[in-house]
Amino acid sequence: MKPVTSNNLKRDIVKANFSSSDGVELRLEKRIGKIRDVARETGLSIATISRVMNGSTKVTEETRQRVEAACKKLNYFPNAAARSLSTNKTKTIATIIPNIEYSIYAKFISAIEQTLSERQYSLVLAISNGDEEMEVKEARKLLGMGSEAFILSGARHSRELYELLDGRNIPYVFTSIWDPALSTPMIGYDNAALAHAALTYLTSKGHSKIAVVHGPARSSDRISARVAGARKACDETMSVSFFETSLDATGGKQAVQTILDKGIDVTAILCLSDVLALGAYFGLAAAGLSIPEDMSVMGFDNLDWSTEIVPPLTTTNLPARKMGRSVALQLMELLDMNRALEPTLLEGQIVERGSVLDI
Amino acid sequence: MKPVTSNNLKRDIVKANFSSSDGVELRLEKRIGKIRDVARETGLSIATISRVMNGSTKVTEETRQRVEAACKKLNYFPNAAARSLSTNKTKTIATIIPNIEYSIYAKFISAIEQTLSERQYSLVLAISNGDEEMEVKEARKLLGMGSEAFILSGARHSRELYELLDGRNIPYVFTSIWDPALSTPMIGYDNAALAHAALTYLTSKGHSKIAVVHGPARSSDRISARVAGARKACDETMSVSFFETSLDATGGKQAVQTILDKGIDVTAILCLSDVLALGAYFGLAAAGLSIPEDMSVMGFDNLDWSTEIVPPLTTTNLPARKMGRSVALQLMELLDMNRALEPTLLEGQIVERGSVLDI
DNA sequence: CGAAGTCATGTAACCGGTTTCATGACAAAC
DNA sequence: GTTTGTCATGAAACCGGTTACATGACTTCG
Repeated sequence: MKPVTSNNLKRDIVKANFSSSDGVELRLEKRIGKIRDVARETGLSIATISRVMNGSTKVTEETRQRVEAACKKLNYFPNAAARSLSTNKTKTIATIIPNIEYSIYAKFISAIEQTLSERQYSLVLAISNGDEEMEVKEARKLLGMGSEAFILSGARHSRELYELLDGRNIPYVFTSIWDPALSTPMIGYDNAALAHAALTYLTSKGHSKIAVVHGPARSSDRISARVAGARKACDETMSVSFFETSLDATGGKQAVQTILDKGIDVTAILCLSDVLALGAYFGLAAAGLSIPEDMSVMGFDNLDWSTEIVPPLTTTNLPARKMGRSVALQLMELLDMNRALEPTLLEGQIVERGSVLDI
Repeated sequence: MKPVTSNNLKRDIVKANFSSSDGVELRLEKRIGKIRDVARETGLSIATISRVMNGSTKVTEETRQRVEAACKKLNYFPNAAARSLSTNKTKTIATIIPNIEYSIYAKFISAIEQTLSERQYSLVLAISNGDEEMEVKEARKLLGMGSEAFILSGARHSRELYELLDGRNIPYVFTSIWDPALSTPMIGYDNAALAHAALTYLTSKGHSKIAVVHGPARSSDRISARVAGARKACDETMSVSFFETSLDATGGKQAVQTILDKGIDVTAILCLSDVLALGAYFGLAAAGLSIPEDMSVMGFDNLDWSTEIVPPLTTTNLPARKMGRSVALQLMELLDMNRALEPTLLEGQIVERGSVLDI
């Protein structure tokens, strides 16, 4: 009545094709050791093998060695899916970022990955391009592959994403922002306050006619918070104008050209991202203007090259690495020991260098 | 005799802790729908539910809708581990890169991720810091979580890594390089040929006294290939000196300072990475020298800002995005349809802009 | 010397899906 | 009116681990 198929071998055989220049060379099938094989080889039960693989103490040293030898001999490696089906853990954390090419995100990601690795966690990465719909699609995919927690950028996300995550009870954290009004755990810095401080710094240096250059505010709450912060730092004695442009060197350069072409009277340009400042340097160089004599420039991010550029860029340091490390650590603690996430406000600071003139 | 534990509910309950500022707010347990629940809800068998979830055609339209409604109602989502245990597929591809902060890798990774996403594959990322031991450790972790294929940078890896991958019959690809002598599948560009072309280009512009600035050659075969290629382009009529430095703007700047301090007589500096060229611009600016009148500079990578810098940087375009897309595509074809990997040599090209003087 | 305790190991239930094969209803063909 | 075929659905084996509980050997102690 019950057809005992049990044609195990078929399943055990793995084939893969590799090719050389033109021909196709077939790797011969190779059986991958399973826990049963190790059990058979050693004459022990699979439970004991499992104990050895998981470092349980309830195993004789002699047994452990016998098992380890057999594992090596059979090339055994526990199957991830089986293990996580049993334990209900995947040790996988998902991160969705809008863009990886802005180097500030690269730093962040790099810190996350390295921290996760310390405890054998893996990072799955998705890029949303700042598009909410795309973000949900990616999240669905990442959930589908078993991500246990999500690291999100900013606090502006589609309702669908929250439903997805909340519905499955997946913990998530907002990063790169700080908003005490929100109840979702956050680990980041206060864009508004830092931008406010930057503008105030320029004021303290005697600048009152300032251009603020920033990336697309609609696409990101981090940018819009910076803009809002800078706006708040303005008073009626100052004349501050805002320029929205693309978030790259080209954008920064174009903004400067616009400012110059329109003859807007400013003594300083506050770029709300370092790449924009880089572009601004280029734009000013193209116009034959020198920094800071003819125009002061201030950045935001503190990217690596900002010390080296001539003149060295005065900017605001953002704790991207620290943030990555902190999110990763906290999420692992939550997953492993059920320790609550602690909203963390990281500090940024103005780094005074040579691109702002004291007038 | 057999204790029927079957305390399913315990396992079904998921708890997660979130916290607000100081208190600990416990999310109430929430049962996550399983395929059995959907079966019960609809009165169908789990097999049918599975068919619906996988888009099998052998289901009545009416049944499909009933199931879909139930899924929504129960918030059902197939369990990744269970599925991959059955199908022996994880739809996960691992990439190990030495560093993500060099923006050329960021481009590459970004292309990989976006391409994988098109077919619901996920990218797990690890960073080796150019360290072979670290790389093996990361690979072990990535394997342990079920990666089905590996994307590696360059061709220089530890024997242990190969044993690991070959032993489990996991396909892998070398990227960012091209070496016809190797039999491992490769998708990349010919660093040596491109560097050769770059130096030849400078020669064609009348330069015979040239400084070549490059990153740590020992740590990367991509860099050493470039150096070798540049070396090969030298002949006895020329005087070419090589400078090894750190792979960042600081390194480029320092190299220029060394060249200037030592009074080395060159008319052009070939930087084998654009970040180095950026540093070189800074170094020359600091010394009050102008490009290209006092010194020609050539880069390698064609990063975004290279069009905007003043003067625009003459460099070699590297097909990082195309490479990422191609690897991702080929690996998915291999995994899904067993289509053989096709070693692919992508073309780079010299981009003439304004940083090299024709003398 | 027997009872109780300790400890390494084994047995088997269980995780949540996929998939093969069986089944039975209904349609088409003869 | 059988026979044959088609097709949606169901039953159950299976994927490869983990782990609660059982077991039995060996200590320890009164």
